[in-house]
Amino acid sequence: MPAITLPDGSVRQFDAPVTGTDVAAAIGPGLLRAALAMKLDGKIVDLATMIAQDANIVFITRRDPDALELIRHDAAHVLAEAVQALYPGTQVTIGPSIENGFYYDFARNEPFTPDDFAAIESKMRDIIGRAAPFVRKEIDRDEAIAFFHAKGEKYKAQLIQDLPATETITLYSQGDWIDLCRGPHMRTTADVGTAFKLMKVAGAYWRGDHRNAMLSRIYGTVWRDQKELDAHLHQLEEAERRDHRKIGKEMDLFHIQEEAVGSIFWHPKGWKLYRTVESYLRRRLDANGYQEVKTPQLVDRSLWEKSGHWDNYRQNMFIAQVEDEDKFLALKPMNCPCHVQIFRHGLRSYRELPLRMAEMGSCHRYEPSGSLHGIMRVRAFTQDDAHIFCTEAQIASETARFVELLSAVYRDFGFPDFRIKFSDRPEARIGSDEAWDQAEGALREACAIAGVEFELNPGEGAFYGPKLEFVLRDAIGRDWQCGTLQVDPNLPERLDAEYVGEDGARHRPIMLHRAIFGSFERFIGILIEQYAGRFPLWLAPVQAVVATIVSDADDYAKEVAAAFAKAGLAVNTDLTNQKINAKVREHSLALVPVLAVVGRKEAENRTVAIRRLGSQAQEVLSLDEAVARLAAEATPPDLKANNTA
RNA sequence: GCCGGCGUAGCUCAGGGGUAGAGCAACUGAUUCGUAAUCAGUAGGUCCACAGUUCAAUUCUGUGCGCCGGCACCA
Repeated sequence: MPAITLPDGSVRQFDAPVTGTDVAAAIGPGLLRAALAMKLDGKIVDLATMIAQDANIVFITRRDPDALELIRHDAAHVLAEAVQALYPGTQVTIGPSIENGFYYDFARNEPFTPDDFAAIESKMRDIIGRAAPFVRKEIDRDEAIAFFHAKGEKYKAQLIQDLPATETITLYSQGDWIDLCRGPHMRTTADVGTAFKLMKVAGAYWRGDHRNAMLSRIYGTVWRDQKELDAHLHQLEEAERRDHRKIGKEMDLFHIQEEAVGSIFWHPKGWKLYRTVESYLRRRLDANGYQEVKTPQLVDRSLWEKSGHWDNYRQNMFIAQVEDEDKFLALKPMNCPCHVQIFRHGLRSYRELPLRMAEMGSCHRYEPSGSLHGIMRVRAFTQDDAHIFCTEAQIASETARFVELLSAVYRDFGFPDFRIKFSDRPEARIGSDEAWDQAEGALREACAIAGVEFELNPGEGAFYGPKLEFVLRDAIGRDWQCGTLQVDPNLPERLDAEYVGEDGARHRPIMLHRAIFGSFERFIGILIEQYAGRFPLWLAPVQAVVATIVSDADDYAKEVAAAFAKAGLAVNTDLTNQKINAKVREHSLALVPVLAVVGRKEAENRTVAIRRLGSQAQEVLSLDEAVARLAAEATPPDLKANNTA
């Protein structure tokens, strides 16, 4: 005799077991029409689920954000049915909901192409229009395996075979089409709605393992209504517009060419941006008690053998052999072993700890060709690396100090929001469980003391220690993992780093590996996309252009440019024989933040007409005033008087 | 690395078995103009590379390289 408690606290009594549909109907026809599924004691289930006991129910309607997941999952089923109807012989595998949509992986000899989408989408609309109810059925395991084998669905049979013996096997049908599925689902295929679109085809490994067969994946996006779909498509266009590879070309910041795959040719403007970012960070590090070092690019194999990289990481290292010498050198893929060499050079005292050793460390890694992406993922990159040699007791204060520094840096670059992930021990790791307990405990405690909140990222730690990952969110809501803080009790041991403690005995330091940007290349790529090339004045590689209206103003324009340059601004002149309209257009398209226009009037009055990128307004200022204002605005945030961080 | 798509002028792109096309940019000349394109002219190509088919290949086929979208990878 179930008593059903609703979100408003009211209780409904039923004298026999009921389904969610019955409860909704009892409440009212409006709810009955709107309910797609329900949360039964917190768990989302089908409306058709029979309730025999007292329970809490929350109905999920289309307005509920939880509906998205259901819509996406159901859309995947509809996609699978459509594909099998159109392309007989295609096997189904899995099709989950994902962020923004869904996909389905098919096994088929012929790959799909986007040209197939129109037919598939149209078939999906048919299936949705048919409004076939989703019907759940529990089935015996062996029977299920036999069933899918008989249908020629080897992958599904395999999936069931690998399910734990205790798992209840359930099938869902939608009309004649049946799939293995855990559920839950909405009422009928019609609940998927029409706000969907197939997006792309891709290859994907069966079960995500590169040793397995390659399947054909079709991605789709689906939303609760057309408005949401349009907004999503617009956001994708926006991301494309901001693509750093496109803007990098348009602004002439850098290029990459075949002869140096994965390495960047920085052009003058791009390098100017790089140097601005680097100078900023260097000042921050100097002010935070770091000592900057520079270590070799090419290091003999023997050091990599000691550090363990030769055995574990050689596939990813560029190795150089000298012709007349029987030696192998490797381009460093990371800086840590080199920093330990500096630490080991001479006897260290506990009084020197924490010792914060920083390097703009140029590293090379042979990344898989398919992973390269513009300047975001390259083979030659520069880490804003540092290693903090400290005692275990200092982990907490160093963590707090680092998080504070990182927050200030992210804020200055326009990323006030970031989250922290705590990644603990992975499957493949070195070191004893006790050592891991200790390292994880220390980092956890450090977070507690520093007041740092994190989400757990289980099993994602480095092989040598747990880590914090700092994920920032950009202007259009995308997340980027940049910063990291890793606790490493292992490398000091391997490379025999030690210090003399207060007790006169030798001790192993802990090493904290930490980075704020991750790599300059990647972070600059993120900056380009964050600002879509419209950098704040302090970052802009060309901060101002002085453009003339008539050639009579040429001399004055040069004087203005010289005054800007003297104030530290990156300024160009445009004395070409073009109309001012053309000049405005040209420099606007080049995303120059400040256009200083001078004609006869300005030359006579010793003024400049300032026009800002993105605005049509002009502001006429005296030359001195313009210089003072622009110079103040172009001051990097850490050098501004009111910056207390 | 794997699956699929793509590779034509500096850029964005069209074309197509018979000696290569546009716009923008560049260059030359004219124009001196008040806030998003002044006009005219000139020049610009190993159609990614190599092999094959063909009387003939930039076009078709194969291989390689690179790029793009995913997957896998990112200790």
